[in-house]
Amino acid sequence: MELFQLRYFLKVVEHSNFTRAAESCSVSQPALSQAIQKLEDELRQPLFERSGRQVSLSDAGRLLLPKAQQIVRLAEEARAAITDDGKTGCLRIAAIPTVAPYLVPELVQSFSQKLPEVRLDVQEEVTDQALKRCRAGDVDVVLLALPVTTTDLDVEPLMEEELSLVLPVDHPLAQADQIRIADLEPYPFVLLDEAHCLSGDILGFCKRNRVQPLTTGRSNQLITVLELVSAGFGISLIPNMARDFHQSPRRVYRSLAGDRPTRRIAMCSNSYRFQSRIQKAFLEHVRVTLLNHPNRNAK
Amino acid sequence: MELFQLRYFLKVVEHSNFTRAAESCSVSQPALSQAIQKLEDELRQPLFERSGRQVSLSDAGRLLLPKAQQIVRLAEEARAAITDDGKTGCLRIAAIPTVAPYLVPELVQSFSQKLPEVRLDVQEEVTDQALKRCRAGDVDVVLLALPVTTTDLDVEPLMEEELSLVLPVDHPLAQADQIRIADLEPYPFVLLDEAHCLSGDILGFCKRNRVQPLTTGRSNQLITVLELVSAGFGISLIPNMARDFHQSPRRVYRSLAGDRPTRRIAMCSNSYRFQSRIQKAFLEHVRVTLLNHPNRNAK
DNA sequence: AGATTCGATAGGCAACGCTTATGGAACTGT
DNA sequence: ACAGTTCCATAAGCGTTGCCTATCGAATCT
Repeated sequence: MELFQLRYFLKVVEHSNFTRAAESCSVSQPALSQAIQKLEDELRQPLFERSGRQVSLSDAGRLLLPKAQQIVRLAEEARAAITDDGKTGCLRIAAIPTVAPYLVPELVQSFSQKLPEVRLDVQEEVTDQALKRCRAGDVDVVLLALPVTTTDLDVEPLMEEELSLVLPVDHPLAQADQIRIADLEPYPFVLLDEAHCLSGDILGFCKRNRVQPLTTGRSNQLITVLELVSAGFGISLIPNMARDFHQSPRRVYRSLAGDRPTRRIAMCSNSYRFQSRIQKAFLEHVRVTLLNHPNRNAK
Repeated sequence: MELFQLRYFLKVVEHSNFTRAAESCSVSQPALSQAIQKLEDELRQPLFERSGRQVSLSDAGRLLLPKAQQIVRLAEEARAAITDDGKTGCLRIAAIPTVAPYLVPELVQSFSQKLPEVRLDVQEEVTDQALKRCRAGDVDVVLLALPVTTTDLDVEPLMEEELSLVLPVDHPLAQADQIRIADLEPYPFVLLDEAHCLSGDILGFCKRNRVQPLTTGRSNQLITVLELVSAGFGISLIPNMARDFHQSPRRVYRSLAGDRPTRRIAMCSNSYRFQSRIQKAFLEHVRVTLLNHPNRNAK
């Protein structure tokens, strides 16, 4: 029994699929199959039941699973604790797409100046994916928008920012004195795909204000939303941090009067796992940076 | 980082010596050195401080030690738990030399009849060695004589047996009506080496009875003691289970009158470690067998 | 039924762990 | 003080084994 076999085993359990487990381990599928087979030979019992295309844990596999998790995790932690000099190493950051381009580059850049030898891996993922990876230990820190419902991760709210209304420059409301959410009911909205929490935030805000918005378009990127708005295709609400990045004479941004829509940005990390000094330094760096962020309403 | 490296690491820590660690791992010394080096490369720090011939743990090594112990142990337990079918496997038994030849063959034989597929490894070791190996998990069950001072092992007393006086057939006391311990004071004793607890038992018994025995010879084996006694070289006290095995017309065995010397046989196992069904079966087998042992005075 | 997915198998290659032989430094003993 | 011993590191060759690509065959999907 060797650690790499247990690592492979865990990935197969995770994916219920040899092929994808192999990908995830960065080895070919036969290599992984062989490793599992050797492990099964050594234990003299199958770890998985291969019925057709279905892969599920056998009794022996179920017995091994918690032990393997513990072993692999301990090994990771041991290495992390020993190699942790606070200066060199790797930090894996995930951020949701509506946050990543507006916050992460600045954070990464300024952090790199402090600790230039740290390798930073940044990846953009929607909330669910990012949290999953954080739980699995594939990612150290996640930047996202609240709410998140998770008990096994540390969630630290960082700032609250307004969502501004964006209108084509020639929109009837563009010059209005005050715009209230109720005034928007006649106008169709352009939103992000459902996978993005921002769409949910916006629809939630509307619902709370008894407004039933029409949705006329969905896209993957905020910039597309904005350009669709500019083209007169609809209106939208977008985070202020994005507004500052996407100025254009073809559209105008307005704060709503009355109850303003906001979203809360938070930082997530796995406090059950070993946290390197680098990770702690980054968490603190995010805190102090976002405390002074221009769009920070409140904590 | 792989399990075999951690296993090697632990052996080096245990022996503070690469060469002996390598022996203990059944690999050549360079192979072990190389494995440790690779581990050190991966962790980017030395695990040992090699100052001259001295090998001691470095800071990083000290950090790794508890984790490595835990990891390797968990892995062993996982394998043991999974492969444990209650019928096949291996059981490692240690017994002290003054018990081994008289109890173990019978126990092993009868146990093998019950569970013929179990491979039994028997080794003879003095108390300290045996307990050390039991603690280290190199041995599953130890048969020995009390007292033992250990907190981290399970000690189960099994039987108490008398030590009989052995005299050359022509000894002045051979025909005495009663022999008391005090009567022995003039006669020199032949004893086992100090490493054997039996010598201590005998000397302790003498001391408790205010008798100061002379020691005239020391040997490694009970049979040598007996033959020396037969040759008129001295007298001795030997366990009854041995007496029954070594009858000879050249010597006589006598029970002492008054306070009889005894020793207590016990069984030791490591209850902090995973115990296989085979091990539990063996423990129970020993219990029921020795309950009916002819030399069993009391529990 | 054809297409697709997915795990197992086969064969070749490269890496790596193991071995023996040897080197060199630090103690040990006379 | 000097030979002997102990002990870890290094070197070089070998064999295992883990990994790869290619392919097969079975199960599922369309």
